Amino acid sequence: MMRKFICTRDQINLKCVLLGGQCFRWKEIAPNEYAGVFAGGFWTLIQNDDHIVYKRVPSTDSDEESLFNYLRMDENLIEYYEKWSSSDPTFQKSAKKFKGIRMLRQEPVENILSFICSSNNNITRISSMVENMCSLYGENISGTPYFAFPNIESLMGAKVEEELKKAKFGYRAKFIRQTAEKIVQLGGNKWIDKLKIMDYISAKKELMLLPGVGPKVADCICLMSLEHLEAVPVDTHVFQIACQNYLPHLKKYKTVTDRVYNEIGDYFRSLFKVNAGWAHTVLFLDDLKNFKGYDSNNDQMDSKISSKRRKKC
DNA sequence: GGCCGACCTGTGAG
DNA sequence: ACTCACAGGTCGG
Repeated sequence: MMRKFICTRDQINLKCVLLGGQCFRWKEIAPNEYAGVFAGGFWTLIQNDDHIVYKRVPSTDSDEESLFNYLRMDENLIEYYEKWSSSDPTFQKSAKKFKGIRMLRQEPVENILSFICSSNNNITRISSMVENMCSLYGENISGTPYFAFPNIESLMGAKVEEELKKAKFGYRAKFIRQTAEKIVQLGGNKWIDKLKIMDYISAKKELMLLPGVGPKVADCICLMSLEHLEAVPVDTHVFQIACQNYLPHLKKYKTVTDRVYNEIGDYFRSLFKVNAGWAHTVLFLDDLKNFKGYDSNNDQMDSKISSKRRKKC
């Protein structure tokens, strides 16, 4: 059953939020229409100028609550944008093009395993790997051909590693297996719940006990599924952004060392004061190749990109 | 403690 | 056609 809620594009921009590299399970199935899986259900979302239509299969009484929680609609985005804009002209510029950017409130296990796949990889391939993992080990969502994200227990054992290698996971196959086993060993969901309560630095340190989880992936997890919104993942994009706009003396570094990593994160935290990682996501989008030329005000790529797209079809 | 090369795979640029 | 670099990095030496 389709339902809707009132919401403008400035309040949330589904395209950027769902396809911008936070989560890898959403697809644009038609203009302004998105399909994906979370919380064990298959969801369809349609964005209109003044409302969003949604549907979950199978449907339950708490669908709207579940969706609001996932989209983090409980937080005042406009207020944050004003705060971040007033402390940084560079943000202000990006924010004009990328309105309605929210941090999804994701499920930790999916977040952890998806971002283990993200290392030295591109969004397209990460998405297909995650999709493969779900169809191999996830539970079928009844009434659909889609699969929920697998339980951590189903990803344990040598066989999994072998199968994932066969599914082209490369060196990440071992990390997935080892991390699944490590999470169970550390206490499973109880351990994950503790990570949400403890402070950001401690949670990050704990996460880095997992094979395949370094400082960057740990920050992604802190930011996207553990409510530590001050975590700033510093990847190649953010390093470039920092060199160009904020910390030019870092240009001489070829790679991001631990010290440089922390300097950039600390800089963003002191600049934005609150939810630095959320603010950073707006800057990140502005640097993403897939969103080059994007402007949420007209919701279209520029002519250069569109002509390229036409060629492909 | 910091730096460096290797690492699975796929794709686009040259 | 054929390298080659690079993609939301991490690990071991």
